[in-house]
Amino acid sequence: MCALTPPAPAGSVARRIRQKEATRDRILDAARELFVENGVEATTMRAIAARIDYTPTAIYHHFRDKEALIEELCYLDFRALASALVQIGEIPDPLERIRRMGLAYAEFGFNNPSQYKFMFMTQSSHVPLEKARVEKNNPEQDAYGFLVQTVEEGLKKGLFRPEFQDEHQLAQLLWSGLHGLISLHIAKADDPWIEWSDPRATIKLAVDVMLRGSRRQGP
Amino acid sequence: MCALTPPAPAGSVARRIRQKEATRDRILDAARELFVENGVEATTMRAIAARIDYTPTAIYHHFRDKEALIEELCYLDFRALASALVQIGEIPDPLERIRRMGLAYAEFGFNNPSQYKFMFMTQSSHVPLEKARVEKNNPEQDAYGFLVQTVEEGLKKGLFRPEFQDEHQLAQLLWSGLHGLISLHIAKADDPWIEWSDPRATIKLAVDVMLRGSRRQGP
DNA sequence: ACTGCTCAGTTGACAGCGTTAGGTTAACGC
DNA sequence: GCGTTAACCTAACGCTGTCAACTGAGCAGT
Repeated sequence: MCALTPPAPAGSVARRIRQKEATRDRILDAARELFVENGVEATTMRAIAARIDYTPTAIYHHFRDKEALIEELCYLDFRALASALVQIGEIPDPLERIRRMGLAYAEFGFNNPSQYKFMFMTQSSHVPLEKARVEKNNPEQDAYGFLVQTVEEGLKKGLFRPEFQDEHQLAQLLWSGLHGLISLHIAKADDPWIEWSDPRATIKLAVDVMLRGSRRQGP
Repeated sequence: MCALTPPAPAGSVARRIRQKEATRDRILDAARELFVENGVEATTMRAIAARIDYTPTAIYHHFRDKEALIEELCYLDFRALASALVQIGEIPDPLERIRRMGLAYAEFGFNNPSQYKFMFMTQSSHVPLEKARVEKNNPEQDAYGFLVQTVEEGLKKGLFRPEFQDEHQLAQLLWSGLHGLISLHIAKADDPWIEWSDPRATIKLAVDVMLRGSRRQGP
């Protein structure tokens, strides 16, 4: 099979496919840039198309609609986040692993505010965002599942206080503690009403506070 | 001065003003209903006008634009939140007061998801949301200021661990811990990806976790 | 070499959006 | 009555996301 079709069997048809994927990627790149620059809502299909010298309708040959385009970018970002987290998966102590995951997660949020916003700060509308694409419980793709697994490991080892029984509940508690800070900072960083402290310093404190408040005996 | 203009001096002009405010209130009511029903973005000026049998342009005699209309509703909700929180301001122990404030805050969020969303989950765009209307540091109007004051009181009494020095930082930490849970639940409650625990139970745990993790000696 | 098909991309349009210039009309002070 | 004010309407503007219909290049089969 391999031998029969050595390097480039269907030379021309393969090139057509490659070219189609190339323009698809150009659309994604342009959309990402504009989303980051101006926000998702303020970015129009016409603007995306203009940036790569196409007509707006050309985008519809690659994506069903604007939402599908956004979803594709989300999917890519979910994978990026998960693979960033899985890299620190080697640490044996679950608590320390959670601590490091928290810091990496926050770093991702602060460095990619636009992606973070449409990953976690907008309704996943009708179609559940991840269901279709990300493989659940595969740590390489499902960051939330990875956190739940780590929490579960800590629960089994008896590292947490007795009132914590459900790994999902504790995972959600830890996750949302960080999410609150990240999302508030993204949404309200420019608001002079609140005198924002350095968010990365606050994140470090928050991770420690939550771990100290949830683990069994406090040093 | 008062004597010269007894009960209703400009009887007719007063009625005109009253009528104008009445339609203004009808616009606000209709807008709030539609925002809650369908979300802010999906609600059009035309739909708001239709609900009270006006043309869309009539709204522009009462509000500069759609954003000003949203802002007005936000302002009203900020006051409602603050006055809900200030009612529990009598509790002498700052830590217990923070605990109760947290629960009341979360309750407000769960009960008013639509308002919560455009109070805390969207960019305050150009005009800083509260600056113009809410009186800073008046607990009746400024819920954040009220929290900062309470935290400051706790700091002065030495109730918190030594690494906490800045009342703003600690207030932001506590606030965002709850905000994360509330906002995630509002944005992603329908997402089957995550098996959500009962949010109110998780909130209770989260408040305790954060207080236990930040106060001086843990019982 | 001709025919016919596929399909990435374009043209031109649609309905709906927020918003506005200008007109109408009722109620006001004089 | 008269002129003024202002709440409300009519008609339109430019913009959006989206789509039906078309174009034209490159492919397969004969």
